[in-house]
Amino acid sequence: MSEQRYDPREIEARWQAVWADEHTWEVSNGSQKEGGGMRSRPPTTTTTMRTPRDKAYVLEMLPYPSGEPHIGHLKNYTIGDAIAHFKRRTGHRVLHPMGFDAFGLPAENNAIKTGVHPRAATDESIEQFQRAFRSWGISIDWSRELATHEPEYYRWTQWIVLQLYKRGLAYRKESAVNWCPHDQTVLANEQVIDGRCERCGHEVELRQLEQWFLRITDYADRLHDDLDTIDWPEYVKTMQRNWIGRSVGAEVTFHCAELRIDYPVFTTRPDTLFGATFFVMAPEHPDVLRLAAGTPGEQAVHRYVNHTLTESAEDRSSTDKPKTGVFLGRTVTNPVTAEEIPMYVADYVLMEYGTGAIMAVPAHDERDFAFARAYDLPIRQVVAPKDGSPIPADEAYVTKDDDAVLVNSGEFDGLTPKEGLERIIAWLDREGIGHASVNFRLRDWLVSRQRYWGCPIPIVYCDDHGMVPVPEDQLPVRLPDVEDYQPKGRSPLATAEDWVNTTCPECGGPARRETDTMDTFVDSSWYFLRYCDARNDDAAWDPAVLREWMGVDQYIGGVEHAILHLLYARFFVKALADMGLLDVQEPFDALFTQGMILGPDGHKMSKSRGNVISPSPLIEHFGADTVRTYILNMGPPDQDAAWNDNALAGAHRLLSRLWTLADEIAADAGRAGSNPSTDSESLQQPVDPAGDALALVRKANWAIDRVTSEFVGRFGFHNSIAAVTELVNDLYRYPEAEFEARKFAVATAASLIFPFAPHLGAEVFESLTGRRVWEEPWPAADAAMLVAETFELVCQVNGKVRDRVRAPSGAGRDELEKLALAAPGVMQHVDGQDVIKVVVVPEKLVNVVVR
RNA sequence: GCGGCUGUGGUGAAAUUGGUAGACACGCAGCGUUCAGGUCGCUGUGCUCGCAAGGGCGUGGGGGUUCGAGUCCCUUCAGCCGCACCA
Repeated sequence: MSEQRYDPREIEARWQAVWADEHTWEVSNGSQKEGGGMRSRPPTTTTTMRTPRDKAYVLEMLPYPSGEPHIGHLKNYTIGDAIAHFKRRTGHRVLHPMGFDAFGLPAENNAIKTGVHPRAATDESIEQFQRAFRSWGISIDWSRELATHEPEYYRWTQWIVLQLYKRGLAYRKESAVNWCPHDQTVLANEQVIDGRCERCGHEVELRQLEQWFLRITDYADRLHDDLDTIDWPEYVKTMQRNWIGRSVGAEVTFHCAELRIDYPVFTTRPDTLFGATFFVMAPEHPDVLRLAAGTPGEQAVHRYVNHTLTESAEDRSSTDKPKTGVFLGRTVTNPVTAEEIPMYVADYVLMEYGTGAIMAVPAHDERDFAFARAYDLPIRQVVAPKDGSPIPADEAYVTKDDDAVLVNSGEFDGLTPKEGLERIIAWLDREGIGHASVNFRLRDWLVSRQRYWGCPIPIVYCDDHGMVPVPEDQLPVRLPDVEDYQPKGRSPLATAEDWVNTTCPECGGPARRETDTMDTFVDSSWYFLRYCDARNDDAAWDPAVLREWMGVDQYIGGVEHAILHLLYARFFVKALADMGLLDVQEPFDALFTQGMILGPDGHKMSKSRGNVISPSPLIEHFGADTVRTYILNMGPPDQDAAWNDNALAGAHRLLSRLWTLADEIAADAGRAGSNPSTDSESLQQPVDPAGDALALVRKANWAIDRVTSEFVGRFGFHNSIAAVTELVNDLYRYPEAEFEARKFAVATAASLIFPFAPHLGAEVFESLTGRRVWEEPWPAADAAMLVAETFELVCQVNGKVRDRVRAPSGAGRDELEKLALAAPGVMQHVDGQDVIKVVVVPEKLVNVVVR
């Protein structure tokens, strides 16, 4: 037994230095742009260089640099790194870059508290992240590093926004927007959770403000439909579909004869039009007060509207709240029945969806039913079960099924709801009072923020020329320094007078700069494009280079971005594709969402709970390989899992045992006079092994098969590690096996563990073969070694296992049946009963059915 | 309420197409090594009856299909996540 011990500190430092010095993980932009200032590896043989290889773009969501990285980052990058290594060793040119999402509120809030410039705090944090990533051994192409707060980056963020502006996809508009009184800024719809700011938790207010929007709604249909083309977790797609909220139906015009005004409404149930017995408008509808003017109920309408507008979004949107509303004193005409139906204002109708007004069909809509009950309005049934059974009296009958038919609907009686819907839409079309229509819940993306630490919006305002985009050759509009970051309801940039006052690009006259900055989600909506051509100073990217790398083959990140970032990035890609700037329709072909690491107590880690596990002391003590291996061994990586120090020690034990095996083999080789570290032959499987050696070689091939299947499958790396563990356990079980077989098995274990524990994998593989494991092709299982000459035949009687016997592989059905019937356990349980049937599954089992 | 997902030992979990339930790890118990151990190695470990050999029961509950069900179907319960007056 050797006196040496596994010393991750020394091993990891050595390999990290090799990878940094040799720029091992850097990849060039291939044929399109040779060189181009890119550091590239010294040319090897030209023949291999010319061989075209498939590309693989493996990407983890870029981190927001705040303080030190946490354990969740380590998990994210460990998963991505394993995939990147596997792709490299299976013949791909792998793009695996890293950058930083550097603008954002936390750095700015910190600046308000401490006076430290957000740039200083951010840059310091970025350095900590860079150090951490190197100490974790993540195989990153650092030559493409970017940070969104650098002018070299945000210059192009501004350029993209100007392209959107040119095409009418970026616009400025006054509207009721979400305002967070704590963060003193507006928020996108996506950033409001249950009426509260997703950052600070304060209740948001609605304010009428002029703001910048991106026209994401133009892409609602494509964002919805193209989800079918990408390999994402189903639940993420569902969340996006729900958020986009596509509803198919019709727009129907209701006419108010008294005031001669048309009111279109959106409905998903035009088939129930004959049952529309009243009409409801949202309190914010601009015509509400005008309609009520001069009616007896005018004062009541005023009171109701004022009351609703002061109510918080949270209170108003509670579903179990009783329905309230007020009669507007007017009527509209139901276009199919020609009846005059009363108009109401009620807060259950939302101004921001559809047209802000609805036709109410109380018999077949729960909300309308509740309202009709409360205000004693007529309820007319227009859909009935086909079999003539009555509908429930105390709830709305909501069905579109084929076992129902329209009633009380004139010429449409007897049709199913589906047929009725089509026929009524056709009729509305002919009459010119309606048409088929699709509605979306998705709103345009509000991107302006009244905050300092963000990308300036490249627009100036001129008295004569109005809104003028900054010419592209004057980009970037640099973020100026300011004295006071404190938000005061307008952007802190407004205080930078020298910066704000500028000249109009059109006329040279005095003009003022836009002082709002952009939502940081704009920055991160295109960073994956910039990685492809990160050092390009002439353009955001060369489309030819994008053609080479996009789309991202595997994206890895947290679920928290299921809607925001992932939807915005998809929108950007589609808009840029429409401009001819890139060729793909989707940014991320496959998505993997990792689960959270919970504290040892099973709760989400938080300072207040005191259950935070910090990576750096663990790395210090156990080494990066151990922590990485443990994190992947915790369970399926898409699942949440609680931290467990004992299990971490278990991962360390595995690596330590593997290292010890390699150390022993090196010692054995020394005794035998062959020095393995100068043997630079590729790893060879021993020829015709027997006995223990054969068992080891078989196990090694089984492990290859098992580990590989997880990479092409569901990324269940805990199973991969379990397979390597079994191989290592067997090496301890057969200590007397022939030297070549042991060496092969240990080197295979090292090769297979490399994507998870790269330093140890490289160390052990090199000590046994003299070769660099990352330059070796991924091992292929020898099919001949995956089957043994005999197998354990499971013998069942009536489905219960009664015996197991050895049977030769490839044995025929008759032979297996004979073996099973002769097995003592089977004979005992058959015991004279009639054998009705014998089921034989070759290579597996025999089931004897008796009565 | 609607939509999605998940229920397997003391714990995290595994189980190609329906074919040996519990691989691997943690924990626990025992043995050995060690001056010592938060070390290393080995053995055992679903529950239950039994000294043992050997039975019986077991994948949230109930039912079904099948020679055979953790896996498929129906039903029910529990938990997690998302959406939540979206017409």
